[in-house]
Amino acid sequence: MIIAKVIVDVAAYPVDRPFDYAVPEEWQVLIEPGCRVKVPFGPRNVLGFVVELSSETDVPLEKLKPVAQVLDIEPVLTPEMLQLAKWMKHQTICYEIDALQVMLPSALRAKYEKIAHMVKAEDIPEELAIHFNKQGKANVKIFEKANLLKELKHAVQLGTVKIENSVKQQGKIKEVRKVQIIADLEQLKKIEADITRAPKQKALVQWMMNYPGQVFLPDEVCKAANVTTAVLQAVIEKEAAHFIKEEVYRDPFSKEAKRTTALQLTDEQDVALTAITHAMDEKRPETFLLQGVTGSGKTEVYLQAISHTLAQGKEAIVLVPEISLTPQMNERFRSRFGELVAVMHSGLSVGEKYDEWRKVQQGKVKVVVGARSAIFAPFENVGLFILDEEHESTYKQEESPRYHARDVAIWRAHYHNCPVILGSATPSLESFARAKKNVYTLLTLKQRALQQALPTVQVVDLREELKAGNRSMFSTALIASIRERLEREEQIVLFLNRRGYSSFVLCRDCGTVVECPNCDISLTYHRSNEKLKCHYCGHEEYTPQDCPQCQSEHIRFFGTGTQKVQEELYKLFPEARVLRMDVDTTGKKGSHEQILDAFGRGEASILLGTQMIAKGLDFPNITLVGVLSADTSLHLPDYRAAERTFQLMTQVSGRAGRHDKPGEVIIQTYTPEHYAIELSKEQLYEPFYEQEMQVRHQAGYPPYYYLSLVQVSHEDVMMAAEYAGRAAEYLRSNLSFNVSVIGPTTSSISRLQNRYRYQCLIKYKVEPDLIPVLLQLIKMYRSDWIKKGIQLTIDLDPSVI
DNA sequence: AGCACGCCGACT
DNA sequence: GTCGGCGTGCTC
Repeated sequence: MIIAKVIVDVAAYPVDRPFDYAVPEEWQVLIEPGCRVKVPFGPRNVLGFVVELSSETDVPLEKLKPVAQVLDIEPVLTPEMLQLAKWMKHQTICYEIDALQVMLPSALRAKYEKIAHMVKAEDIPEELAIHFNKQGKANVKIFEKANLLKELKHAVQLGTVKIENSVKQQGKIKEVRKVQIIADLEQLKKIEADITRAPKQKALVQWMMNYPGQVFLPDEVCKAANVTTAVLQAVIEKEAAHFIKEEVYRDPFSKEAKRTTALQLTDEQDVALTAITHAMDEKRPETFLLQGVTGSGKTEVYLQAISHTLAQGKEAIVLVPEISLTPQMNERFRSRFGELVAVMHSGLSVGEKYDEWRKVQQGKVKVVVGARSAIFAPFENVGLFILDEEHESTYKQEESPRYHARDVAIWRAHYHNCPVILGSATPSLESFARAKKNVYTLLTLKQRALQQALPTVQVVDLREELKAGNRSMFSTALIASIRERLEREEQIVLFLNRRGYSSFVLCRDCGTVVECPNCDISLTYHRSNEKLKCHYCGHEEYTPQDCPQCQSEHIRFFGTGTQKVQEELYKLFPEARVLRMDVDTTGKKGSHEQILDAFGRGEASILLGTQMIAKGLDFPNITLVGVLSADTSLHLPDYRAAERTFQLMTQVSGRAGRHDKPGEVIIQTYTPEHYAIELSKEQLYEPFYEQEMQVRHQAGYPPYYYLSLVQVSHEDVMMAAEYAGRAAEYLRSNLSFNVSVIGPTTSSISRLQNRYRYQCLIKYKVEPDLIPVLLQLIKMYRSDWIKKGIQLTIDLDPSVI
């Protein structure tokens, strides 16, 4: 007997293990590990993944149920993916089913429906009967809407209606109808000879005789043979040809990319490329950290490394942070590798994502360029993994499974014995520290590829501006520079560095930001009770009326919107055309591209935006970049605030003067002396690294310590607080004494979807018992707390606290 | 997570 | 007397 071990599509603790099913004879040829199956589970049918086939089972035969259906002709998950899912389950403490689901396009997820079937149509009351279709079926939802659920239940009890739990796949394979001419030429001749009174049909068959066995679109046939569809229809009825259905892919690319060839590498690029290709040739799963200043040509190194991989007959996976934001990057890959590239990002429709995924699965493409989840592209012979802008926090998924794409890349690289490239102008401290310890191999690009000078960066002290009586958000220097560019018809990018909901309190005279006395982290202003809170230790105080440092009254909380900036711009430069790019203007699909394209065509002289314009922009005419307030990201309640600011400033500066025209950058700030701003002026990464490492060391943060975050939520504040307290207590008494457990404190979003949220932060260097203790905590939660409405999540190595 | 089974209050 | 409230327990 063949037994299938199945992980069912139910995310719950007691069922997070394989269940055994008998495989009926009819499915035995089809079933394979990695296939999706429909199985009876309790009183319903659910989707599941076959993780193993076996001939044995411990389940008593009377309990064993049969697999209802195998849903895939080919497995949708490779053995590698099944193994990876188990690793992810332990690594991130998630349900195995979540790990499996995240690897597949959502089109392959199950759609559960309840379908009512008529059994005795004549005995069904009129009000119910009208909702059934010709086949005697109806979705139960319809009855729900019509408030007929009671009546339906009654009919079920009487046996006049039956309810079936149906499991369907969401995505459809797109098909087109084509005409296939029969292969038998003799038969064609015979048909041709038999036609006597229909000259058009005769002509068509004569045309067909030139192409026996070939496939055409109906339109092509009609045009080529100069006949109407009616004639074609008639000929098909005479069986000279037949209709077939053919799978097609929805094409997310609107235009063909112009082909380019490899560029001449600089010496530095060549050294980097050689190191990478050596690792490939020797099949070493080595991780490279490619650190290169903005404009140093990291992408060209990627492209040539990929060419090397392709030459070896292997595939490459390239991750970029949210690709839809960088159509230019997308274009670079397609122009080099053409049809061999698939893209995977959130801007595609469910169907498009599914099609791109199938191109990978069927081996139609060799390169995938995509956002985080593209790391699961089901290639079977990968030769290279690339994470561009490796420091980006979007590589960490914020819901279950809370995986980091970098970790998955490294795991897969070991599976395939191939290298990983982590690329960035400003690597995360974690990665750079690993490179220093030789865990990763450091490759550096210090020079810009086209030998352009780095843009000149001017830091404007907004405190001075205020003293001089300038209360607007534009300094005199910035206004002058903008005017200059407008006159020269060059382009300007203005960057409003605003993020999240939290705002901090800042003195506009001395630049002091109110910080927590215990944590060296800025306090967050809470409008509801006019208090300042620390999200790390729970410290709380009233918002001061004047600056604690200089007693100035010019102290207030910060936060400016792009819309306001745009209005100000119009007042100052009525003639300038301004394009705004933020969440409000990029809601619709493809609007990013539209805005960027318009800017690229020179339809506006100023591009104003938030984070999203920081990367990928590469237009020759941009000669001025202005940062309106560097402070906004500097004083976020996050231990990475300085790192993020340095990264952002460096990246933004990199937008100016990438081509032959020299670039200028103006950074406005109330704290020009801060090292993150100081050092970003000349992209001095290593000095920044050294200084920030000291700060982290003193404060006990990564990369010196590891972090784990336990979050507890409940609809009731008291409950959330109490159980967060219990969790903290449990952790403190079970983890070793040199592990610090901070909290419980309120989360930075203290109420989310009507649930109050508390959290405990665990800081540790080595703690072999961490996972077992956390699992024990989860067990307590799952067996007891969950019934009281508590929700508990654990994030190992959180990216946002 | 769902869904059924099962045991106690307000109704035709 | 029944309908239906949601507590408990299981799912190969």
